[in-house]
Amino acid sequence: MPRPTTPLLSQTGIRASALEIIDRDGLDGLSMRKLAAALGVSAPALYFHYPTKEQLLDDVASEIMEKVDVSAFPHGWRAGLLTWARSYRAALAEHPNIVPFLARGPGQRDASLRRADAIHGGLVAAGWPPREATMIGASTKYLVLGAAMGSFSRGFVDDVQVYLDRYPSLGDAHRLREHADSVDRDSFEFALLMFVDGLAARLSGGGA
Amino acid sequence: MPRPTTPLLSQTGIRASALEIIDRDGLDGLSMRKLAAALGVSAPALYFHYPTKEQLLDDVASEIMEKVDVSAFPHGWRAGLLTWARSYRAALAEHPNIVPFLARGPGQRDASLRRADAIHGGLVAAGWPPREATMIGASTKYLVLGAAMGSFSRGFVDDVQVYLDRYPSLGDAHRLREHADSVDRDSFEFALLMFVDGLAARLSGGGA
DNA sequence: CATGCTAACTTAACAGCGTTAGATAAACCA
DNA sequence: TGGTTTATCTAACGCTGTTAAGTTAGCATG
Repeated sequence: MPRPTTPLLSQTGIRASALEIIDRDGLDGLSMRKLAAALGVSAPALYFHYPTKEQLLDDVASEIMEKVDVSAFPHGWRAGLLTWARSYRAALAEHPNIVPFLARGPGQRDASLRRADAIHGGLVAAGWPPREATMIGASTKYLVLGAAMGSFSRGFVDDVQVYLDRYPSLGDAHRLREHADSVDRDSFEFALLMFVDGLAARLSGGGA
Repeated sequence: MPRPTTPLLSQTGIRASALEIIDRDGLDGLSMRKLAAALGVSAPALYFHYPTKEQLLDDVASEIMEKVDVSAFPHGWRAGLLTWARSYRAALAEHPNIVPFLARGPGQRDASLRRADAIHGGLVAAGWPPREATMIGASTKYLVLGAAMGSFSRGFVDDVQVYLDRYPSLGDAHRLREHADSVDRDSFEFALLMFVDGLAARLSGGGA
C-alpha cells in the first residue's frame, strides 16, 4: 500500500501523537515503532517526515515552549519576570515527562533565542545593567528547570520525610503524593518570590 | 576462563570505570558492553556485581553526592545554606554528564534523606518555621539542579547572543565557550545570593 | 494520452542496546 | 575428597534507531 491517495502522516500529527505517548508512557515509553503503530503506519514511514527521533523531540519541545509568555515586561521588570517564570514552569508542569529530554541538550531553536532577547531587553529597559540582566535571565531559568526536574510529581521523594511536618495529618507518603502538585507549586512560588525580593533590594539599594 | 584466581571485577572498580566513561563520552556513551570492554571482561560479567544498569548509575550518582557538605548549619542558616548549595553545585559541575540521569528519577538513597534532614533541622534550629524550612530546601535544590542542567558547559547555547554584551571582547560563540565555566559559576552565585538576600529580608522583616 | 519523476508508503535488514540462559572451571567448605 | 558456590564465558532474545530497496499513487511534461 504505497503512496496513499491522501497522505497518512503530517509533522503536526506525528508531534501530537508523540507528545500523547510521552505524557502517558514517559519519555522512555516513546519508540519510533510504537509511535508509528499509534498512527497506523510502519516505523520507517516516520523518517520521511522527520530525519531523526532527536529532531522530532526537539520540535515537540519547541511546541511546548510556545506557551511561555515573555510579553509582560512593559508592565515592569517584576511583572515581566514573574509572568515569564510562571508560564515557563506551567508549560513544563503540563508535560513533565519531556523534562528529561530538555536535560539532554540545547536545542537550537530560533524561538528560544527570540525569547531570551525579549527577556534581556525587558530587564535592561527597566534599569538593570546588561551584565545583571543576563544573570537574572539565567537564574530564573535555573529555578524553572530545577523545579521541573526536582519536583515531587516527577517522583523525587527524597524529602518526603521532611515534608511530613508540613502535612502533619498525612501519615504516609501515598497521601502526600496526592498533594505533590501543590507542594511543587508552592515551593516554586516561594523560591521565585524570594529571588525577586532579593533582586528588588539590590536594585533599590546598593545600586548596580 | 571462568572463575579467575583473583576476581577481575568489584563494585568500586565498575563504578569508577563507568564514571570515567560518562565523563569522557557522555551518558549515552556508556553501554554495558563498552564498560565491560574497558574492564577487560565480557558484558554479562557485570551483572554478577550489579543487577541492572540503572542500579549502577544510581550508585555512581550517590558516590558523587557524597561530596555535598551539609555540615555548616551550626555557623548560621546562611552559612549552612551557602555551603550546601555551593558544594552541591560543585559536585555536579565536576561530572556534568551525570545530570541527565538525575533528571530521570529519584534514586531512593538513604544518604540523600539524611542530608535532607540535616538541612531541614539546621534551618529550623536557626529560627525558620518548618513549613518554610521545607520550601527553602526545595528552592535551593531547584537552583542547583537547574544550574547544572541549563548550564553553558552542558551545551545550552540558547542565550549566547544575550551573553555577548557581558563579554564584548568576544566576537564569536567559540571564545565564549571557553568562558562557559565562569559564566555558569557567576550566574549561579548571583542567583543564590539574591535568593538568600530575599530570605534574610523575610526572616528579619515581616516575620514568619 | 502516454511517459517519467517524485512522494509516500511498504517489508527486510543492520548494528547496537540491556539483559537472560546455560556452560565451565576455579575457589572454598565439609 | 566431594559438592557447592562464585565468577567468568559464549550464545541468544527482544528491543531500539535507522537505512536500503521495492512498490505504486499522483503530478508534470511531451
